[in-house]
Amino acid sequence: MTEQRLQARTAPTTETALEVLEAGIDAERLTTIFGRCRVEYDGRAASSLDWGHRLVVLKPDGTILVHTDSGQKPVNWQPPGCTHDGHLVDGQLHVRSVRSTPDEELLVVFEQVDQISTYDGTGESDVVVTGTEADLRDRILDDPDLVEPGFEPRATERDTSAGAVDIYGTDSDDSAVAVELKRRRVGPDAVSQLNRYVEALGSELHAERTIRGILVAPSVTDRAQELLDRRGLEFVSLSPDPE
Amino acid sequence: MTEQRLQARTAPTTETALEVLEAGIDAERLTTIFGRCRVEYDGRAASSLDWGHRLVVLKPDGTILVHTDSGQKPVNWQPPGCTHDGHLVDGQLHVRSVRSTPDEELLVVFEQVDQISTYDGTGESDVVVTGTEADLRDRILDDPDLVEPGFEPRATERDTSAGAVDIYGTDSDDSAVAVELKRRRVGPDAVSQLNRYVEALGSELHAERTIRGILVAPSVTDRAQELLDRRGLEFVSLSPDPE
DNA sequence: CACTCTATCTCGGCT
DNA sequence: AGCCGAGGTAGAGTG
Repeated sequence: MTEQRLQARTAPTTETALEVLEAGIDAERLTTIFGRCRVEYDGRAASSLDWGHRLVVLKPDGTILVHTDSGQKPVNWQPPGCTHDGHLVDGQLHVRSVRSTPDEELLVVFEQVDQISTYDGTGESDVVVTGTEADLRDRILDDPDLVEPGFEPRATERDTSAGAVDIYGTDSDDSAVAVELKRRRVGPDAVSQLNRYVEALGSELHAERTIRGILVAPSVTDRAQELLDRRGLEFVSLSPDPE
Repeated sequence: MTEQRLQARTAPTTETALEVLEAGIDAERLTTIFGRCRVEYDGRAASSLDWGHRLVVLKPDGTILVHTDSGQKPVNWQPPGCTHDGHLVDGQLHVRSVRSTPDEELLVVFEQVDQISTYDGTGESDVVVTGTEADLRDRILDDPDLVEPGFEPRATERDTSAGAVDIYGTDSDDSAVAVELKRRRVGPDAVSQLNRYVEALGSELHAERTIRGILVAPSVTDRAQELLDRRGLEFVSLSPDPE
């Protein structure tokens, strides 16, 4: 039998839809189903979705997505690692996706299947992203003066009891400096994060040693700035990309 | 012309694919394209994705998703509110999606289209989710003793200079209590969040008044527990769903 | 629009 | 498997 890259049936009987679905699951193909369905989910949370015309996507890695005609996020889903299977119940196509740890189950009941397609997609795909926190870190390691003149990075991801400091180093007075990096404008959470690291360093280094905390990000919100001031922490404006 | 719920072409010419795409965009239909494509993105970050066989989904609200055969998240996307359009360039189908604030652009170049389908999906869909933080809050408001005997909620989302406290109330000694709710097991970030609220209340209420902070969640990590101890904050184990 | 916070967050890295 | 933090987080709510 010839393996076509794409197999599709428009307005199939439920029996045909089930055949195509099972063949797609067996052959580890990317599968889409257009149809009128309802969805039940139970797991970390629980949800119920009433009848409607939607797009369901099944992936060979065990992902299932239920998309309506709006929103970037699927209205219901199951993450990679799930087991998919289809059944006919009262003439309706049931698509079930289950996993354990945690126990989760998603059931899609199709009243009507308008189209089912299976596709031999490309596996590995290496998307190259720039403008990340790693780019910001590399920018600083290349030119530490961007933080402040005399700053000398000593370690990245330096461990403390509160977690890893993005960049740990010293200033021109040889004081310890903890630098927390954010690729975009930050709110209070980032300040708290930096503060946890500075506190942890304070109880782990020699007590008399000064520890400075510097938040490096393109900008901060007002509330984050207040929190920086209150904590005696500093802010340096810097973006991942040289502008 | 009859409006079919589903329109599809398998192995179309690029010209036909463009026609179907433009008709789908015009008619605000959910559109899927299977084909071999590459993707360029530039906006908040930037990325490049090499050639591969993928599924592209366009929604009438301006969302576009590029899915490979693995992963729950699209490998590239554009959020709702974008403007889509298609063009033929050197015989290849280009699908472009742009928006402003922030300026972002996504370009999908198809070397080959294996199938294009447009679908009249259902608009509004009211998914009912349970097991959320709101359920946990309601559980406590129904029976405040779940936090501790004598706890009396006074306000939800009570504003402070550091943000809104999930539940603000008093204990049996009439001390102020700030309760932070989490629907699942929490790490250090939730403790810092609670701590910010407790500190803010400390500087906003009468200075001599005791302010307790209680984190309510199913469980906490070791590091979060250490942080709770260090900050003098408390933890009460409770789930959104009565088990 | 910006800010804040939740989420069945997802994802990757590390232990 | 759990913990931790990044993310083009998305999405909701509010000012």
